[in-house]
Amino acid sequence: MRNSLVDVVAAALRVLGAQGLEGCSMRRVAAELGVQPSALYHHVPDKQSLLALMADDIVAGVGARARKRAAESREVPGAAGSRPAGTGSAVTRPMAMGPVGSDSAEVNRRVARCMCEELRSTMLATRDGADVVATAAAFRMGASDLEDELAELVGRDGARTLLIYTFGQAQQTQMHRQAAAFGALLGAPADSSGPAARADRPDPAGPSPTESTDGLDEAFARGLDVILTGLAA
Amino acid sequence: MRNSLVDVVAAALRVLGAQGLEGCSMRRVAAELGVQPSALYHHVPDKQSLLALMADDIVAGVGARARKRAAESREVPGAAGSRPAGTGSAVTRPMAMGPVGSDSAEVNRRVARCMCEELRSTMLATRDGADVVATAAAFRMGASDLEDELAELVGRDGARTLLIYTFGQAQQTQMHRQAAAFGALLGAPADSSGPAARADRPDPAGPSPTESTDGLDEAFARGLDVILTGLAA
DNA sequence: ACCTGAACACCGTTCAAGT
DNA sequence: ACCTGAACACCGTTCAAGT
Repeated sequence: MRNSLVDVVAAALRVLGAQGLEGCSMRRVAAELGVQPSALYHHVPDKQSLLALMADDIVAGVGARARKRAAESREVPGAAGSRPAGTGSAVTRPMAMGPVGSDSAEVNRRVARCMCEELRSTMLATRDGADVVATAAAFRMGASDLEDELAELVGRDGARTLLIYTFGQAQQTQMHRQAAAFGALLGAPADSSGPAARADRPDPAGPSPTESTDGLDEAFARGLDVILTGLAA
Repeated sequence: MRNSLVDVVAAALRVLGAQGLEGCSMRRVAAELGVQPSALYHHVPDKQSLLALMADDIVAGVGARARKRAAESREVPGAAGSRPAGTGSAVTRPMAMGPVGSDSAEVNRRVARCMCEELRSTMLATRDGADVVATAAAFRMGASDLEDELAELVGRDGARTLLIYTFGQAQQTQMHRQAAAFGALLGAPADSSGPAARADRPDPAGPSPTESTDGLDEAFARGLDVILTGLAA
């Protein structure tokens, strides 16, 4: 056997990283594999299915990483047990041991926050990742593992609201940064938050388009706060 | 002169309604106008620009309708002045005259709620409208009239959060309903909220895919509530 | 100003046929 | 099981040329 499904998905992810979603055609994925385009249809029924598999791959491990991060941040304040990130329901009722006055619902919201942050930064880490994941996720909204995990923490409505916001904000961030990167290639200022003061800024090897002075990370944090505050009421 | 830009946009919207976003190609729009594809490039630089113009057309009037609706709903409780929907800043500081205990911030949040509801139902009213508008809007996030109006009511962060949620939830609703409609054509149940009880439901001329038993409208209302509650804190 | 005709460089998908 | 070769029915966009 020459290629398996995982080879196809891996090749597709390589093309995505190199050419972006627009350049991620079936023909290019086939070329990456050194194979005729028609060969792909032995592994996958159509392009949409391939994109869904790519999305699954991109998003894999978000839950586990978020749980770990949440557990670590809980060690800092005052709790005792280190507790290696359990396999699932261990997190359903995490011990209420944060600062004084925190109940289990508040802890759950903190974990939910970690999951959204981890999801967003994971999507942002691969080129056009937010688009790929959001489209595939929207297709089976109400049937994803991540939504179920979030639902146990903040309820169904909370989970849906958080996910919709996280996907949308990530898509926006990625689109904005790719536009900025494109503009930077042309030597254009691309920012212009005000119609004044734009003279000689040499742009001395400024931050990469993946990690930003655009304030979108902070804006995401504030939006998350709004939603989590609303859920606490 | 044979066709103007508005003719092109109108034709494109007709094709969108008839064939959906997928079928809305430059070639089909040209055919709708009885013209060669290349002729379109005299009115529009590329397809993306045409889609942006279509989005503007779809979303036009949302602000005015929302203001009118908000004014009407304010008459019911106890306020006096009918005040025909002003042209702009008249709504910036609406009189605080709702039920007892309401301040101007609460009234502003109510108006913001109307705007999001109006925006959503407007997008849902045209085939694939949510996709068209959301994509175009994401492109100039931070530069749309609607965002500015919302920002005056609930602040910049509130406006962005509300818009991202409204776009995303509308896209999801529209995708879900189109899938349901497609499934219905095949005679499939398409719902299956649980793995039990699915015997003989004759589906007696059920609601159109535009107006729904799927609970997505109510889910939107609840998500909006969460965000607005968070903004009130 | 508005349009035609023809072309360029692509798409996703299908299908008989090979090994 | 995995792949080739060839085709089908499309795309968005460009460009000289017409009126």
